[in-house]
Amino acid sequence: MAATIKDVARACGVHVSTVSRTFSAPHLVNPATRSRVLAAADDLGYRPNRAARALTTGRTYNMGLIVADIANPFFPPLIKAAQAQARGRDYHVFVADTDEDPRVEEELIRTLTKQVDGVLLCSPRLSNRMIERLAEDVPFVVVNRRIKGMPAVLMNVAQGAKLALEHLAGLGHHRIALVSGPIGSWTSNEMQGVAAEAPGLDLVFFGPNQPTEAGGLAVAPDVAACGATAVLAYNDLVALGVIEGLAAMEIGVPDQISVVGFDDILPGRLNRPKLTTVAMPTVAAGRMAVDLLLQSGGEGATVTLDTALIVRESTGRAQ
Amino acid sequence: MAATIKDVARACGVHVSTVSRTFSAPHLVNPATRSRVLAAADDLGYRPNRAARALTTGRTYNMGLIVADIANPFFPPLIKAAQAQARGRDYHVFVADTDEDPRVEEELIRTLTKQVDGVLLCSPRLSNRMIERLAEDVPFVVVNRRIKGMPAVLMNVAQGAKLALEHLAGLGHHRIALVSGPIGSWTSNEMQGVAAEAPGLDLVFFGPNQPTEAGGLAVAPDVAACGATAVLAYNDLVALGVIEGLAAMEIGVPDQISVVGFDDILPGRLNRPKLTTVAMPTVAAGRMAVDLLLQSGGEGATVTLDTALIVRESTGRAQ
DNA sequence: CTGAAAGCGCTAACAC
DNA sequence: GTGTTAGCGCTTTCAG
Repeated sequence: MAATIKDVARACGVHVSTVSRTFSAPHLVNPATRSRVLAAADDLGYRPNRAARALTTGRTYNMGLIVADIANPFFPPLIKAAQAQARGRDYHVFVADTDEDPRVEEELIRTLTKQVDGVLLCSPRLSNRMIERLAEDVPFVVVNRRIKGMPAVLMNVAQGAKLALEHLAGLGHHRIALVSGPIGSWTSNEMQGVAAEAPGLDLVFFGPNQPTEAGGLAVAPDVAACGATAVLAYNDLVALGVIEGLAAMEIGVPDQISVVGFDDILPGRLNRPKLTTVAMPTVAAGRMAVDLLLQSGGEGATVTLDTALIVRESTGRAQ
Repeated sequence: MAATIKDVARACGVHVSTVSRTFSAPHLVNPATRSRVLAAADDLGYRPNRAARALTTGRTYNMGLIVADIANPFFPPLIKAAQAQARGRDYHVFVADTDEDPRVEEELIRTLTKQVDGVLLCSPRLSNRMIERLAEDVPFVVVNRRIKGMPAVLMNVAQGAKLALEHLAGLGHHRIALVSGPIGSWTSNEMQGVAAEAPGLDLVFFGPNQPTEAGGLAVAPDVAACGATAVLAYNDLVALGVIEGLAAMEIGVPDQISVVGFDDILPGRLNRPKLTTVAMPTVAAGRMAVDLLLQSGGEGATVTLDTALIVRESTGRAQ
């Protein structure tokens, strides 16, 4: 059914190698024959078989994209952007979800290795050592993780946290609750770094917490009890949970307590009050990760992308 | 670097075909040699090259999954489920986003064709004729679309709409606004079918609308003006937009007007009031689509999945 | 500029 | 039970 290079060769009376050249090195073939070949190919609906081609060239024109959880609203924009960028470079992308399980992640990478030219690892759960080991067999680009000598796309969480804190301070808030996420996560670490050197603010730390709405809901009472007039949450989901928990206690946002999230996911934009948040550059990160992977020379290049504070309705002047 | 079948063969002094058999037909090889081969393979970190294998067997163990918009919250759960199911069947999945553009969709399918054993088309934008044409080269399963003789996974929107209408009627609502989506969409058509034979309800139709929050926001004034006490929206995004538009006019939900959405996406669950909605079986659909594709015999099998009404806080008794 | 031949990694008859 | 041979679809020397 699907036409092969042979069919095309036969159809226009040339050798297969000429057909091959027409597609992979057009300048090496006589314009006249070239157009005959092209015509025949078009006529038969011929497309080179990329997998077969990869066998000899070593380039698959495929890449892997591994994320912890596709359904986490943080990832879809990144996946979409990466996939679009890849398509623009004539690449296809295998998308896989690890269910946050390191073993699944490892196995996935192993089975993908031969089939791709590289893998994008987003917020990987694997140990650095394991990643370095796997990297011997296939190039990686890691997102939101720093591994010596490995290309990485980082989001400037520290800068975002600083922006958020300044915004809050500017509104007259002094005592601010810092609602962190899971232990050891990139974002949590960065946030704490900033907190440590906060400009004369009174920061109250809460954590670790689940990085979900439930996590936020659960700490809301403690947050309310600690006397803070504002909270900076690990991510938007947590922020939304905090707001809901506060509402259950009849504490208004932003009238009584201001809340800032991280990520800028869709639910935050639809919420009422609309969430003030530090927008993560997920779209840029997806694009950049693809570019980093493709510019093979990029030995360990690290790109840090800026975040941006988006002020909406969940923050207001301190009472 | 990555070990090939030859390396393994050499390492344990057997012919490559024996190594090959050890992996693809273990029962045909002597247990003793088999374990020697396995040991050597394990030692070298050998994994069969799936692309090379596909060249002779014709099975790639890859599939394509094409959606209109990865970032639309309707799709991620489906993508996640499909990908997980595929992994369980030892398949990898190429995920691609068409940006709602039929031409991109067509080109994507064409370049994917040779590389996959089949393609899952979710809410495709292509014409039936084009899909049928492309299906000559690669098996398809379509989701939320009916094409004669083609395996399909359908979501029972009509049943869901009926459930929602009954729920509303039970709460004393008679005049109900039907806020539809784009013309010709599967869901819109199904909803209208049900509306046509509504059990003595006074249905007011609004449409077409953009299937987004903005779409809902835009019709909110008309909905308010028509005197309806309840609205059934095309999807959750539209429903959320309607609620927001109503709020801007100081019309409370559910106190003054009840709102029901479709899909059960995350933002609806986080909203206040939490959205009453018809849950679409996206997870089941993703799984089922994969199964349908793999049980090759499945000539045109069509599976219809039930929806479920989830009553939350955006509906209440009619005033 | 084009054809011939070898080979990528693997499987699949077919012998022995 | 295992080796031999041919070949999947394509690229890439190497001749001519």
